[in-house]
Amino acid sequence: MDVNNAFLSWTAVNMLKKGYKVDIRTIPSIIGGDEERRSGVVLAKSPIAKKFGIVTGEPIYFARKKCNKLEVFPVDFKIFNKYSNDLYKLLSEYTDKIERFSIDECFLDLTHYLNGKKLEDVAYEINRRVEKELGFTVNIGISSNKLLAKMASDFEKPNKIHTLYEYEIEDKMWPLPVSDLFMIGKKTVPKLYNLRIKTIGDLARTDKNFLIKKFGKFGLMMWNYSNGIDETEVNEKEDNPKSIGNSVTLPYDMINVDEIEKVIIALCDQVAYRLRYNNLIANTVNVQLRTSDFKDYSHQKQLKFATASTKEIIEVAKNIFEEMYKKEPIRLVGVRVDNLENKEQNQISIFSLMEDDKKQEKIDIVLDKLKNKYGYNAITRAGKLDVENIIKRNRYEEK
DNA sequence: TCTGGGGTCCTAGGACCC
DNA sequence: TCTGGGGTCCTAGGACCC
Repeated sequence: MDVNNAFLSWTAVNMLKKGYKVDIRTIPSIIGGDEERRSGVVLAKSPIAKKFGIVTGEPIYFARKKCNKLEVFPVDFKIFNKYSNDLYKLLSEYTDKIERFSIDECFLDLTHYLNGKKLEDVAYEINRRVEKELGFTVNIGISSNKLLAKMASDFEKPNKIHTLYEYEIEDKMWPLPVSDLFMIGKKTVPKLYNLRIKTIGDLARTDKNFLIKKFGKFGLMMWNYSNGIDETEVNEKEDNPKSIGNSVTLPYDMINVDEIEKVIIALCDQVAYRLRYNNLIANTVNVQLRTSDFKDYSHQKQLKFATASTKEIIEVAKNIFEEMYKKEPIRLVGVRVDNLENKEQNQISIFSLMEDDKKQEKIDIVLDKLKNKYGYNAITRAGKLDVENIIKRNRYEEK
């Protein structure tokens, strides 16, 4: 199940509920980032905006050139999370085996949950109920595995239900351009075109071992997907995250080390907070930089002991930054922690805490309590105040 | 012209070990 | 002087997804 134009639909529903007279789904409109903060890209578009050739991911600036009556509405993840949760709750009535694949997509395994009903009828019921009770539309794809169901959900939109059973692969999936296949992105398409592979069918009929030789594991995956093969289960348990990161495009290119480090501190603050919120500790810290000419590079460091301490993560991140920084104008800064483990399962590092670390941990705990109770931005460090306008509104605020 | 931010997974090369 | 084969772990970068 996939929400149609999720961010735009959810914004529309929310605005209507607040008394706004126009349904922004019926006009040329988009959900976009903040152009003043240089994060102005299209995140979702209305069907009419799409007719003007506007595509997700392109700069709003371009989008406006394509349609001068375009209306732009801001991103609000607080709203998106709310509708995503409402939807998940409704879908959970139909099966325990449900996987949240993204903020607007779920896989439902109905194998043992049909209670004598027909699969298509259940899909129809879900579709109707979501529209009636939540106010937005969804596409539903039906099949025997996740890959095929997902491909089916991407067929004609909006508000449609499609099947893609194995016997339908040849008719419904093989004629599609190879770029429509899940996991075939813009770098792979030209490589396949050079091999005269233009449709999903072309890919499916290509020799499997040739693809493996050419593309390795990825080649096997492509071949499997093009033939509708996917053995993965619907994963109903919420996995721990494998990494936690925070990055920000700066309002102007920065070159001053002190200035950039202030941003890094703010990023670490949030990353460490989220680590502790999830009861995790990290073994690796990673710093990412993007230069003004859009070159990305990153450096990482393994820690001696896993940690969730704000102070420790800041220290490591600063070291990494100073080591890698080549005194060039920086557009984006990011901090990410990796190799995460559960705090409880790692007693060693807790016993190995030095007195100073214990003090630091207490500070983190007190700050977390304040943030949990009064919002992430309820308390902040003095050095952060002057870069506050740099850091985006924090999506954890509602907690 | 202007180009987000959150992630996952894979690969190649180098260091180091026996 | 010229030189193995196996393995693990770490790092940097890149592809893809929504």
